[in-house]
Formats: sequence, structure tokens, C-alpha cells
Amino acid sequence: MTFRPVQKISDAELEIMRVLWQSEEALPVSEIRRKLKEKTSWEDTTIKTLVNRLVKKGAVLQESKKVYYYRPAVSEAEYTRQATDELIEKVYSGNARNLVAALISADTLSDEDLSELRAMFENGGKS
Amino acid sequence: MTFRPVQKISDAELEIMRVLWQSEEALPVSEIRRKLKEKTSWEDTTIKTLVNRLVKKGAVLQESKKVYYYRPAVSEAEYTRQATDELIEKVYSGNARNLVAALISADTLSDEDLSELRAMFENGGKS
DNA sequence: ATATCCAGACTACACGTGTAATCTTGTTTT
DNA sequence: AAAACAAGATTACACGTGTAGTCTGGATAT
Repeated sequence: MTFRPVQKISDAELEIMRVLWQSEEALPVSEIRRKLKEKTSWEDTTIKTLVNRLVKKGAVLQESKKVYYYRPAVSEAEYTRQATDELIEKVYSGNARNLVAALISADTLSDEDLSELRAMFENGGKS
Repeated sequence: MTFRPVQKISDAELEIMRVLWQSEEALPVSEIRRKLKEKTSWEDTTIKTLVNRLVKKGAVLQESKKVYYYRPAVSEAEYTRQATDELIEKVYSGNARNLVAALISADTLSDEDLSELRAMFENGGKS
């Protein structure tokens, strides 16, 4: 029952997290902006606002160096896990099997997906 | 690319939807309230506000009879499907297989779940 | 040194959401 | 009929989120 849910990360904030998750190093805001220029058309101040909010909610650490550097305080895996658990809780009555069953019978998965997954099943998930 | 997204249903609104989804008949607000009394401690007006918002966003139909009756405009299955697709899009790069793989290796599924699912896989999801 | 620019701090503002209160009017109860 | 109540309409209000703008002070370029 590892429950320490950092406050919820919003959609826009998630874009910032992705940038940070992709970096080994802590980044200054200028870098974050540079990387975001390709995917969004946000103003510089918007980006700073989002970064600030993430720091405030504990999802990002701010290292002071003169100019601040930022690094994730939550891993992508943790985030993914949390978002997934939330969906399962919210729409699948807390039952993960229902979700997988829905996906299998919903034609969301390609034949290739199915055989790949079948392989995973075979060794009980120990991959 | 089936895209007909009724405006997003919020968490509180979802409780109303659940009540409506569980009923064959359209319900008056009094009934909705009665059923909700067991699970929430919302004031009557709160419930009415939520119902109104759902009508406004097209997720619930309002039948005028003198006293309004309400019925879902979106099925639970559609909702579930939409919420699931959103998660996949948002955190699994649009790749459903990644989600299933995560669940399989995350120890979220019991052994029973696994064998049940394996069975589904066997017949390619045609269940 | 002076003008420019950027980081950081603070402020803004509309919309969605959670959570209601009030007011009006028609219906039920006494 | 008068009182009580229920539905519906209208309004409220704080917080989160998307999306910025302004102001200030130090670093940089000329």
C-alpha cells in the first residue's frame, strides 16, 4: 500500500514532467523551454508557471545554483502506475482484470500485441 | 477513430451517472437523491447542480413530464471506453499493449486473474 | 557605463469542479 | 385556506487549471 500521492499532475504540467523525465541532469528553465518549443507554443511565462506549480505540489525538485535547476521528484513509472490505478479504481471497480478483459475483447489490441502478450503470460509476467 | 466525446464527466458527476446507469427507467431527481443518500452526504441542491451540469454537457437527457425525469445519454460502456482510451493516449503513448504489459508485470493481477485472462487470450478475445 | 535581456516573483483572468444557499412557485398536508 | 414542502431556477464561492502579462534586478553585450 505505497500511498504518498504527490498532488495530481495536470495535463499541461505533464508535458513539463516528460521533459524532465527524459533528462539525466537537472535542467534550468531555459532548457525546459528549449525542449518544449518543438511540441507546444507556450509562452515562456506559461512554462515557468507550470514549473512553479509542479515544485509547489512536490512533483519536481528545485535546486538552487544561482539559476534554479529542476529535476523530477516523482518517477515516470510512479506516475504511470498512479494514473493507471486511478483509472482502475474509478471505472473498473478496482478490478484490474476487468480492464485487461475489456482491452482484449475491445479490439484495441492488434494480433501482434496479442501474441506478444501471450508470451508474457506464459512466463507469468516475469520478463 | 470514433470521436464523439460528450464533454468530460467529472468525478462527482460520475456518481450521478452510476445511479442512472443502474436504472432501466428515467428517474426524477428525488429518486436520484434517494439512491445517493447511501453513498454520499451531498445536499439536495448539490445533487441538482450536478444533474443540471450533466444535462448541459449532453451526458444526460432530461424528459419533461411536469417533474423532469433523467436518463443517461452516454452508456457506461462508452464512458469506460473513453476513459480508458484517454489513459492509454495520455500515459502509454497511445499503445494499449504497453498498458497490459505494465499490468502483467506489475503484480497487480492475481494468479487467478492471470489464468482467467490466459483463457481469454487463447480464443483471441472472442468471448 | 549603458542598454538589453533573461530569470524569478507576483498578478491576472476565465472556465471547470466541488459544494452549496436562496428564492420562487406549485403541491401536499393539516 | 394556511402551512409545509419539493422542484426548479438562480447565484455563490473557493480552488485547480490553462494561459498568460508585468515588474524587478542581475548578467550580457555593445
